[in-house]
Amino acid sequence: MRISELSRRSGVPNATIKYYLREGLLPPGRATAATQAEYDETHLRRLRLIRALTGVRGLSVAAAKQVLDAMAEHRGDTHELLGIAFGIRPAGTGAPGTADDDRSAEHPEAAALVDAMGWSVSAGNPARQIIDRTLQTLRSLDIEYDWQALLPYAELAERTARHDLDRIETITDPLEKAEHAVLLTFLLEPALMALRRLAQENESTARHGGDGPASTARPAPPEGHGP
Amino acid sequence: MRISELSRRSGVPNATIKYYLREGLLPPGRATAATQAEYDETHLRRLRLIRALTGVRGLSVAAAKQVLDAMAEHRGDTHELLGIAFGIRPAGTGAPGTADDDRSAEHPEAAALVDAMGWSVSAGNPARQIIDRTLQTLRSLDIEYDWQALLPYAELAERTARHDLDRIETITDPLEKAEHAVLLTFLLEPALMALRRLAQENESTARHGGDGPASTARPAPPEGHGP
DNA sequence: ACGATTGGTGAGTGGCACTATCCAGACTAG
DNA sequence: CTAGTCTGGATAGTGCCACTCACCAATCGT
Repeated sequence: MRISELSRRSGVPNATIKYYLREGLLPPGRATAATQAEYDETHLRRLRLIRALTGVRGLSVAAAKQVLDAMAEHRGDTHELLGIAFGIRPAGTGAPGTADDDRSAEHPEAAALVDAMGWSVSAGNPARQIIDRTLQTLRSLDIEYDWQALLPYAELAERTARHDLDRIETITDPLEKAEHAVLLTFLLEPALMALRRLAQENESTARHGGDGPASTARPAPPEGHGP
Repeated sequence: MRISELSRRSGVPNATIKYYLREGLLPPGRATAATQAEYDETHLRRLRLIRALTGVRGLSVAAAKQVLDAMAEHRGDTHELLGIAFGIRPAGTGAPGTADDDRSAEHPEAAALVDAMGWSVSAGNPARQIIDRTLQTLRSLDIEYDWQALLPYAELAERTARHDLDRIETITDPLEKAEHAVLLTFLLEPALMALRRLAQENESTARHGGDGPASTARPAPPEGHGP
């Protein structure tokens, strides 16, 4: 398969494929001549993976590369692969001014939460930082919130994780298993948040507004900033 | 309070505050003279809100403006406010090439899920689109996944939403209530995903790897693309 | 033989979130 | 009253990202 067919079959423009090749997201094709290379189904699949991670999930191209590289390098090692994948941060997350990149910084609230839940997680997991920073931010906005308020959510997260792992364990092939683990972890995130919003609207309607919800009569559809 | 004090107290650079003023994220101060204006605590608070939404949550400046505007316009109308806020999409979410902006497009899988859960949510809720697109993407990657696989998550989302609403209902002042509703919905999202990851690592360790988790011995801390 | 296509490269584009510079007017210390 | 600093407002510039375009010699299809 040559580049044009790859483009046609994936829906990704020719020039963009070349860009991904340059950035190392897509491995080069098997060169058959000085100006000719052959691509195969693995390239097509990888292209779809890239678009899924950057499109649905909103990862930056660089972050997607890291996930993909980790997947390629640690095929079959589900546990370690997930550990690596957790280290990748989505695009635009994290205040640019706040240089709090120290991995081993103390995150006391996350630690207390982890302890209270009886969880066994590494001190380096960046999720700890996210939790502490979120709590700090909420309190800076005069909202009373501490790690104990997160306990019910942690319990629900635990069940969510059990579902995740249950599903992954149905896969026997270790290579496939590792890949699915990462994809389900990452790609499901927007969907889970979407579910929460649907449930919130439902709950809000049930409790408060018996009349029609606002969303149907919304004036104009606002945009994030995308095309 | 003049602009410099606003800057000092918020930690946001002078020039950035001017930028926010230009973009309409921050309302102009009360002009006392041709080249002098007075800012107050509400400006400071709004500035903190902006940084929370763009920093912790990763919203684009334009999206943050929409949330803030909705909050200012619908103070006290929690239900409608949430409906509006749901329409805002985070930065970088959504494939740039895929022009699927039609609000009322059919999202059959989300509809089936909503139906199965017995939820009452508007057809215009953009969460529907996210769900359908996620499922389509997963299947395009040869992962068997349909709305029924999301049912357990939907149930957990329902409980999450109940926690959310429970908390919000403890607030009596309707103005404060609406604001907290939006903030907890938005700012908590990264933390909830972080909890899921912590729970996943814990569950993965418990089931699979009794040895040390990968995250502690990770070679280099990868970056999204941030600071 | 020859026009179309290919892989590769370098340069350009547009959007975003700032950041820097400038300016006339205003306040402040001496 | 003056010198120096600060202010709000405007314009232009910066850096980064994710592409996108243009070009080239080599190669392919006919």
